[in-house]
Amino acid sequence: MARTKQKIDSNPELTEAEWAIMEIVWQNEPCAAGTVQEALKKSKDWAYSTVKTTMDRMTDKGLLKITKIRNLQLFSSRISKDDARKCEFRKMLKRAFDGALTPMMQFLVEQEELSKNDLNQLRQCVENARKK
Amino acid sequence: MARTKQKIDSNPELTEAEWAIMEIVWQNEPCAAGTVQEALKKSKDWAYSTVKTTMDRMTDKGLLKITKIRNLQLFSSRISKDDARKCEFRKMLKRAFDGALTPMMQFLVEQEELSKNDLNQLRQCVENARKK
DNA sequence: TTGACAATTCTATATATGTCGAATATGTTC
DNA sequence: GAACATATTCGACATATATAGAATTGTCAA
Repeated sequence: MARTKQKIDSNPELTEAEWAIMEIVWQNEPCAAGTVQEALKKSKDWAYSTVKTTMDRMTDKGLLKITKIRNLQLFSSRISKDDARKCEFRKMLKRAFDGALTPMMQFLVEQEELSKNDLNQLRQCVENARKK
Repeated sequence: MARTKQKIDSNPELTEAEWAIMEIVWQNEPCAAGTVQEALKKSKDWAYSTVKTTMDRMTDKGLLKITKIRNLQLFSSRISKDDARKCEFRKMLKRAFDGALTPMMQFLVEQEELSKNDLNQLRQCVENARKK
């Protein structure tokens, strides 16, 4: 299949596997598929071809791009981690909280078991933001 | 396919379609597939059989349960909205923020996803929680 | 009791994803 | 240049999801 260039997607939904791969790419780009496979050895027991196929598909989707050096393909990201994070966060917010932040916060405080430490950090975070 | 009873899953990952259906069920349970389909008319243009097939699968997965009255099946939820929310939130946190709350908050604040109003509400939330 | 109607069951297609082996091509080293 | 190590390409299969038409069955009212 041709690795046709896609337009950049600023709203990139990533699957579980794609997240795992992107993390490595963000840390090491540009990097080869073999590098990614090795880096994932402990957490994911994927064959080289599994990783490569997935990365090729990600290239098709516009998540990665390829630069060739001789017969070696080096992959780099076409989306930023911040964009991926934003997208993931928004998806969660939309699905589970009708897109509204406040209910999510309420829920967090009420339902999630926040440690004292979490709460302190949260408070600090908020205070900092308010001072801007 | 038999609608075999599944054990209750307290960590229920929902797809987009499943979220849409669950929302209606939570609001109307116990309710028939037709009711769900009609309630979703505006937002999703799904045929009755689409909704029904999906709900049957959800029953297989243990997300819904069926009570039969004569030849009418009434669906109810087997998972709470809070559990679904928690799961969705945790999934996002795990994927995008390595499971840690503080970086997520940091991100939120930095990306200016928060309005002044959001910040105020959040501060109140945190204060309340700290007083407990 | 016989239609009409509604609900259920069954079957089927398309697409995305996870998974990987085998065949092939390329580069490296003696 | 022959042998070896990598890397790439290609094709394949399984499963999950989205989607919905067709066939069947059950219920009720005339």
